[in-house]
Amino acid sequence: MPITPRTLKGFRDYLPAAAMPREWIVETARRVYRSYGFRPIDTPALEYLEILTGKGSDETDKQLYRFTDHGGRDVGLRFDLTVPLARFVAQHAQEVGLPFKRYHIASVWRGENTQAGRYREFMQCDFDTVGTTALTADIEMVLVVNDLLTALGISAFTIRVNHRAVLNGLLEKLGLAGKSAAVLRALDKLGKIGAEGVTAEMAKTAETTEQQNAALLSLASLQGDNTTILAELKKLVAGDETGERGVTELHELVAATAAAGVPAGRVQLDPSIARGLDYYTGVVIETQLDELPGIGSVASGGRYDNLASTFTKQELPGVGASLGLDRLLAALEELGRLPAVSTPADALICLFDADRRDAYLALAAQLRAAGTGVEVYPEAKKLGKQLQYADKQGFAAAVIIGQSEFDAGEAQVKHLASGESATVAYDGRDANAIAAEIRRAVDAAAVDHG
RNA sequence: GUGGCUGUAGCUCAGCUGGUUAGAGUGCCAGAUUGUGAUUCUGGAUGUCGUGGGUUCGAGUCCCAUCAGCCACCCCA
Repeated sequence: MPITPRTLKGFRDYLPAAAMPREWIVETARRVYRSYGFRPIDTPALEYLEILTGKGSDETDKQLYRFTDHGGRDVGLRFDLTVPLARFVAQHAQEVGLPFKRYHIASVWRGENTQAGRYREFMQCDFDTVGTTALTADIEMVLVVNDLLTALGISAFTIRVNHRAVLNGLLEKLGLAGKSAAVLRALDKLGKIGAEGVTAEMAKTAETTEQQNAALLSLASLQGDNTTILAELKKLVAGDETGERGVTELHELVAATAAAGVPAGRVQLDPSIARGLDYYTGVVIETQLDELPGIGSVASGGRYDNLASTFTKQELPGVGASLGLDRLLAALEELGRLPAVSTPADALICLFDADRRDAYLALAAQLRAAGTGVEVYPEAKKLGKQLQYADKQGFAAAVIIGQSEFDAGEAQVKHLASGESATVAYDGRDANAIAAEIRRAVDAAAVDHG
């Protein structure tokens, strides 16, 4: 009796058509991160349970995949890349040096309930700068997000920025400093449940008074251009040192990103952005696609004061963000913005004559050396079958060389999209003419796909 | 974790109040003088009706459980 092939809830297979755009995004993220000097690291998927639970809330504890390994150790699968980073830095700060800029693209696991775009195994693309409190790093975080989405071919997006110090400053003034987590979590839902919903939740979870609610909502509902919001924020937190510091930093960040060339309007102050996570202490950002606001933030992050307090006495402040790969992928697909890639190679070399196999493989080597990815059909099936395969796999071109071509010292390059064939010279050694013709087919196909 | 909706050929779905050998489109396979695909024509195969129990003379159709997907809450990427 065969075993039914199936996958666990929240875990997925990626077929080539899905894996290719995914890799494209990952490669783009990698390229952008590296262009800022972020360095790659990797850490084990499995950690000692105490590493993962040390800092986590009850919520993350519940979502944790945990078990006892064969040696009787309590272990768990990482549920984000931040905790492993904290452990990593506490363990290796001496070796890597500070400030430490790293990126980490890897899978994480959370045993929570699934939904569209929410899985139990998903990939995070984090980048962080650890070991400095300088606002430069916060500014850079915004620049990286801007560059990354731009590199992915997206132009209509808004990076919403807020500052925890501004929120905390107001909370201090209102005497709610001890209830910040509950209040912020409620405020974060403003866009979703509205002012009344937020009021109700705050009253319930943080026992806020009417005056407190009114003050908090007046802050979170602030709208307008950055200059207007900064002026209003300044008034609201006046007299509170924490809040004033936050406003100053927001002011500097807005100016700096503009100076660095981020288009006007793309960085938008939004006092309602709180981010539910407790550990944020400074700048927080969320990134919204203007054409698809409903999908939520596709890149989020912020500043934290002390990354690794559970692992070391050394204070390790930092700032970083994470790209929501799966969410972004879903969004790009919905917007029809995914590049139409279906095979990583550009052309298929038809294996016309089984006796000439080595000649075809030699041609493939020559084309690869010329920078053209090619696949050689493995067996001498009917030409029609081979072309059918080439078409189905989405190759831009098929290279056909049979007896008559070999005799004439030429090759046929068929453009699969148009059906037209070009005959180019090929003496068995110099494949540059073929490579050039394949390139033409690839370019033509790219134009077709917009 | 709580509540709701859904689950029929590879894919998208039809199958009225339970009744004989479960259908369509698309895809797939084969062929239309054996060196040219995707369009056309002809022919063909395909389903333990998610899985396991139960009710019934009889269940794709009703009940329960389970697995998986979707939606809301929660939380977040």
